[in-house]
Amino acid sequence: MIRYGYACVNATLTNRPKKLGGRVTTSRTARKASWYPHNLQLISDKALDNATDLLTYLKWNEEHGITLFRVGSELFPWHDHYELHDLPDYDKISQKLFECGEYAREHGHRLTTHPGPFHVLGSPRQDVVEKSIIGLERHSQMFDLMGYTPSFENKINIHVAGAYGDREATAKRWIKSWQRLSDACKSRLVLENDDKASMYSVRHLYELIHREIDIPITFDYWHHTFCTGDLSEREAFFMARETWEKHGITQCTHYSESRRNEKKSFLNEVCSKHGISWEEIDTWPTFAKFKKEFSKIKEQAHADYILDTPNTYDVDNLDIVVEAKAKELAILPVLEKQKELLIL
DNA sequence: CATGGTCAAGTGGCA
DNA sequence: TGCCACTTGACCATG
Repeated sequence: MIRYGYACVNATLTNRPKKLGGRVTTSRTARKASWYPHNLQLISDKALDNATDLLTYLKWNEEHGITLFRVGSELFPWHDHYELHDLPDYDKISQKLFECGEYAREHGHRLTTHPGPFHVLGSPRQDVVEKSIIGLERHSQMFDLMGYTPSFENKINIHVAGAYGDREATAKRWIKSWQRLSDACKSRLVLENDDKASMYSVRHLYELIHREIDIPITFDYWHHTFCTGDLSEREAFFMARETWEKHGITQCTHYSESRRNEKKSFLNEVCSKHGISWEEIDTWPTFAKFKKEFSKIKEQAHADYILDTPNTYDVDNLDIVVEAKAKELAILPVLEKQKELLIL
């Protein structure tokens, strides 16, 4: 089965109008000044609401045939600033999260996470490493609370996130920090290829880290185009695939498309409607403004939607998390297409 | 109640 | 040097 999923936010539910039940989100947070350090109750309230809404998300996903979902990292706001069990409503929150886990298991959903770019196990700065370890452990604890046995099935996916001009030395530091993680966290942590040429391609991750400690590699199709490691997409895909298969876990990949291209096609369309060529555009102040905005978009930025689907190289079992700004709205058409094909 | 400026964390690349 | 991109917008003061 080729399975599509989305990340963290359900655009439909997040913006649900009040008369239809109001907003549903798992990423309520607070400004530091409004709680730190004495108002844990505020954080506890947010976490309980977030956990409650996570269950709503999972039920929505089930109703719409989506069984792959990335849980947001803000479920416990500021989670590296306290112990989870110090939250006043820890019991209620745990209970709710266990309910989420149970629901996901009963319905065959795969839940994953993707901690932010601030988790840098290879940093030369000790304080950065310490904070990273705490953050990763919190993600792992969240899965514990959901009642999951530690497994790469519930991947905690990060990047090496910094090479400091020396991939080998940084990889060694990364592994050293990794060894300090709990067994549960180690059994969940995986690495993803970077989107910069100077950083870690699938091949770099494989040779410098996977060979040493055997953790799976998430293949990101879009990132691969910026950092190939001299591998074709097919080669990188299958190199990463092996790292999952040897653990008996379904390979998980990420897919997204270029925001620049998306905006450019849109602008092109508008121009052609007005009979203006791309070259002429600068003589029209309004369009020139749009063009300028477009040119500021970084090459790596993700598009709102996807127009294509990734090459799955005829494998029959693959998970694909689509990273698109429109979230679940970007994959619903793909699921429709899959359904049609099944009927035919 | 809508809006826009602002907010925690690390790193790299670009104007 | 300061912005943007990466996992994710959401908070909150102001009008």
